[in-house]
Amino acid sequence: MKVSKAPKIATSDTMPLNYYQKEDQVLLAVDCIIFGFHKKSLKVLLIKRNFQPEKGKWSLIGGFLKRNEQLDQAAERVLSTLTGLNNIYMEQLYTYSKVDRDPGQRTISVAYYALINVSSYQYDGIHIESAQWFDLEEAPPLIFDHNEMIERAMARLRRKAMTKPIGFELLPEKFTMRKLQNLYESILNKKLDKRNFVNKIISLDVLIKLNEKDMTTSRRGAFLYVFDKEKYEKKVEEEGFIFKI
Amino acid sequence: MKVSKAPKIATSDTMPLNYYQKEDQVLLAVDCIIFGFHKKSLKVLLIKRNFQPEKGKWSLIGGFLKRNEQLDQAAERVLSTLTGLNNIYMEQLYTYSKVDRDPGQRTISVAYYALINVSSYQYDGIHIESAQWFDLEEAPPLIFDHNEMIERAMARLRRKAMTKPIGFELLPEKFTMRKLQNLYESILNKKLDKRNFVNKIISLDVLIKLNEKDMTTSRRGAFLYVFDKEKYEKKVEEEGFIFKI
DNA sequence: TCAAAAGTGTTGAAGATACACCCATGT
DNA sequence: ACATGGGTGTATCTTCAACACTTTTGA
Repeated sequence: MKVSKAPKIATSDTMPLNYYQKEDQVLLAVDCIIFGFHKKSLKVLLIKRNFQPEKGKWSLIGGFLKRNEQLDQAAERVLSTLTGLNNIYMEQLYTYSKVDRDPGQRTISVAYYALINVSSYQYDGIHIESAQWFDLEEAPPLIFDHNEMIERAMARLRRKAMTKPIGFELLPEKFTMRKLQNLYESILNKKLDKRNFVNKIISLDVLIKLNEKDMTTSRRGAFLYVFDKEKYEKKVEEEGFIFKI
Repeated sequence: MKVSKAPKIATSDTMPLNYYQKEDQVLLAVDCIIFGFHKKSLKVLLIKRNFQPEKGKWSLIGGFLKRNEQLDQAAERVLSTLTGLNNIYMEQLYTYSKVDRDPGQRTISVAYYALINVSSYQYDGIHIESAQWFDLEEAPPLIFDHNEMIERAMARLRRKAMTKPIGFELLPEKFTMRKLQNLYESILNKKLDKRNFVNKIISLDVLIKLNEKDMTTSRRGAFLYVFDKEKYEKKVEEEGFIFKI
């Protein structure tokens, strides 16, 4: 390593406004990894391209950033346009910029991931517009660097779900302990001990047990819970509580 | 929430190549948060703008993405141009896209953070080109959203240094236990117990103790250590070892 | 009456934390 | 001889992991 005087060019971003005119412009896209949870497994929503180029291949949903919006808005717009869903948990993931990643034109893509809670209706009904849910292990090869995006999103989801209660975004408002455990088993991709899981969750003290049972999966029925968001946030604020599973 | 058929526009990114021509283009910048460690405290390297707009204000170093490079390369170029340093640990942090973040022109900025180990020479010598090291708590107000970038970088560094041995990037090759502890105290922003720290570090078994002492900080001298990168990587590969401090 | 899922506690091991004194050396 | 930072071990507490049987009820 050596140290040298910095040439003038180092300060090019600090030039007066008109200087910017000389710089290269690029297309900025957003692509969304949409996670859902259905019947004990984590799913990702993909669409099939039915035109050239890459016709017939599967892809994440995406779109281009417009001049008057910021990336979060673009991602929400793209998601809402495809699925009709609003107020979805979304988070920026990573920006992909390989020079030839899109053979059409130099395009940089900012990946977002979204967690949505799919009702059975949505799960079956989503087939409109050649969109389809895939089990994560069974996702097909995708265009460009989209498989890489899913990999990174999955890694992020794993890490994040261990320390922040984002997992609940993937469940309906009321859920059984078993559902919650299934979800975490999907995210972590391993079996958990039922007793240890319940003990841990209960000791976190951020769930409310309802006087209501889900009778669809057993004769005996299983109690339903809801996540107590206010309680969680108060704990974080007052005691620096960290959600840790 | 409602579900509706997706309008045609949802698939705009999958159109044939010439379709892209209609989309808005933007400027893409990279900004680098450069961390260093000197005399028991974490520092960040800033430069002073000496021209309009925002003349006289402090700023991160940055530059624009060129047509034929990817973001990682742009970030390396920017860093190397200012500091003359190469082969530096860098990582993409986040992409900032508020519509008015840069009053000059619509600019999206991808922030990177870098960890460099500053020798005393570099620490004092860096004053060239109006660059200066700041203690993190004493960083001045910066242009645009640069303070926000530093906040996020700091949060990332904290998290990352707890689970990956990236902290070592901030130290010279040979270092004393005390230096390492000081570093972690800076990153975590709290005092650590000397005995517990040493016990933990030693039990990780990824340091090599040298037969060499640093005589600059005490009469007795303190043993020097080096990080054993190969051993660390072998452990990760063979036993799924996770660096955990 | 039985099949199928729900529910429930204890023990041992490992890891984290708290804590205080002697050592080596240059001045 | 003393001042300064270097170096070391143990006891307690908390957290995690392993583990199996009883309950409910519809068919």
